[in-house]
Amino acid sequence: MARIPSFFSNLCFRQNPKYLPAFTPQIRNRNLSLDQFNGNSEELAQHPQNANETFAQDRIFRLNETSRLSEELMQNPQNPDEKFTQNQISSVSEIAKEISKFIRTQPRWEQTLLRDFPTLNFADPVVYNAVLKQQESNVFLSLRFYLWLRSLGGVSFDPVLCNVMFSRLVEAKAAYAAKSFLHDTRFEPEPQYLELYVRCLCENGLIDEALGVFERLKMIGYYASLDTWNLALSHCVRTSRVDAVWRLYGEMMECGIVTNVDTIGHLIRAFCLENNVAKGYELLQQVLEAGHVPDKTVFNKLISALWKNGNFGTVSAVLHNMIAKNRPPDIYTYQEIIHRLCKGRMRNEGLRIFDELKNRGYFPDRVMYTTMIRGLCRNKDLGDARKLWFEMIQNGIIPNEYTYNAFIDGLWRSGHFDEAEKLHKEMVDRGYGDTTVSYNTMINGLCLNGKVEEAQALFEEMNEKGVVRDSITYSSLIKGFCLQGKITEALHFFIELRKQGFRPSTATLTTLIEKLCEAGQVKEAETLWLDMQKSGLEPAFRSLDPIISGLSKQEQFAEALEWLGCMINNGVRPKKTTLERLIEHLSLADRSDDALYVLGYTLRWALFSSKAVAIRWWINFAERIPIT
DNA sequence: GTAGGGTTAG
Repeated sequence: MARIPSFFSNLCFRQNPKYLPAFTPQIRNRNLSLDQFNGNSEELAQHPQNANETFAQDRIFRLNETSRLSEELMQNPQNPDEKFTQNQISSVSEIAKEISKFIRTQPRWEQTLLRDFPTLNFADPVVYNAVLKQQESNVFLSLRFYLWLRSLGGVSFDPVLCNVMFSRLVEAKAAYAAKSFLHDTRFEPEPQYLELYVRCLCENGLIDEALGVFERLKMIGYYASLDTWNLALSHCVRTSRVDAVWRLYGEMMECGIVTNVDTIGHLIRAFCLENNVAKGYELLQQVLEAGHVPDKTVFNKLISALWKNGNFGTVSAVLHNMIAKNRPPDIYTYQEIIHRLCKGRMRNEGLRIFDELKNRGYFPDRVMYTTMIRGLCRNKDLGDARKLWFEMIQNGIIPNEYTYNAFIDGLWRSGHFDEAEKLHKEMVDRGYGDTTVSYNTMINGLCLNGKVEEAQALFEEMNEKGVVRDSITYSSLIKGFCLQGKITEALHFFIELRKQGFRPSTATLTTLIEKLCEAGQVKEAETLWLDMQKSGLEPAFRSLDPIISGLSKQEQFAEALEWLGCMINNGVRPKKTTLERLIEHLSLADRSDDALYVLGYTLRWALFSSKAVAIRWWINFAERIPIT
């Protein structure tokens, strides 16, 4: 049996392998003669059990006609079209329509097509071209038909047809299918289709493949249009592939492509992505001086990057540039500014700008309201958050998943259980309840408020509803159980988190270690710390504080001092209380040498930071040290 | 003519 290309079988037969086409011996003899055809038709006439006899007869007549046309065509391959009258061509297209309808409506057409059209020569280019033409609206069906023909074996496809098939795939933006098609057929597409292929690959995020095709185009000496280069650059930027941006730009230069302001815009964005904001800003100045103004997105990204770097002065300069160059800041610009202000504890400033915008006649959209509500919630300013919530609804903006979660999170953080639960119910009713984030928000909120059992119930519900749990789901529960002092349960969920292949956050580890030490399970805490380090998770040296304190309490001084050394050697200062406790226990246990050693370190550090503090501690500790 | 922007832990 002819091999069916794997991706094709995946495409069509994944659900039911029995759909694989079965080939009858008849198929191998593809060029059926008219005699055979007539024989079949007679047979059909003699056995009228066919449910739709008239239809069958009619079809047989038309098949007969097409087959004859095909044969004529085979005999005159030089210029087939001229041999056909308009009438004959319309017959071919009619039979193609017939077949098209058949393969559209019969899911298992591969199995029955040859049986139902026994005398048709599918290998005839006129026939298959006509059928493929009928499939224009359904590129996958067309591909399926094409591959079915190939699977019959012996059918040779001309590059023209391959190009047609390939161009349809790339026009339908079916990047993966086009890629497999190219791999399977190994034909050399025409450069203009390769250019379309590049675009299609980029749009599907297959940047590396696109780079490969650019390479191929370069080898055959074909230059893609500036538009295509820019499109590729834009997708590289969107997918944060800065390396690809520079590679592409290098090739553009090599090919002598004349760039435009869009190209420069992408480069500025690339500079922002690699946190080389100064360079990005410099490039903006250059392009502005040359009299070109990039897209607003470029300005917005630059503002965002500058803000991240704390270059507020330059942010202001860019805003002024925007106004001067007739690209006034838009809703995205202001949203970015408010977002940054709210993130960076300048929430009052954020609210001021938000109000100012409204006063100047801007209508904040849902994203802006969400951002502001979230900022206010994080500021524990629930009154203003609630005010905005109702204002937004009054303005006709219906809260979505983001808005609900932001506000519900705020309600939980301020301990407004009832309102949080009520709003959550409303959100569920609106169909926003079944997402990981909405579950996480609720689980985290319940945990923060000591309702860890209810949180666990939601955790189970996620499984029932098929909502994916992520590391945040587990982290929230672990923290919840730790807050309740339920270390066994916390450890259970920690093990689950690891089993699922998630990396616990430093904070989760710190909490767990702290709680283990508090419960007197210092050994377990040590093991956990070491295990995490072994698996490359870099637990915080800060979380050694509770371990040292715990060991001091248990009078395991050698280990406590060893951990202390580890902390100091890694440049992390132990907490005051850790040192105090260690010195205290050391002196109580008559280990004055060690106590003095730790004290010496404490003082050296204390002197370094503040003389007054050092003296106070010296007096404090000196009193407790027994002089022998 | 269009897209771009915002959620949960720490």
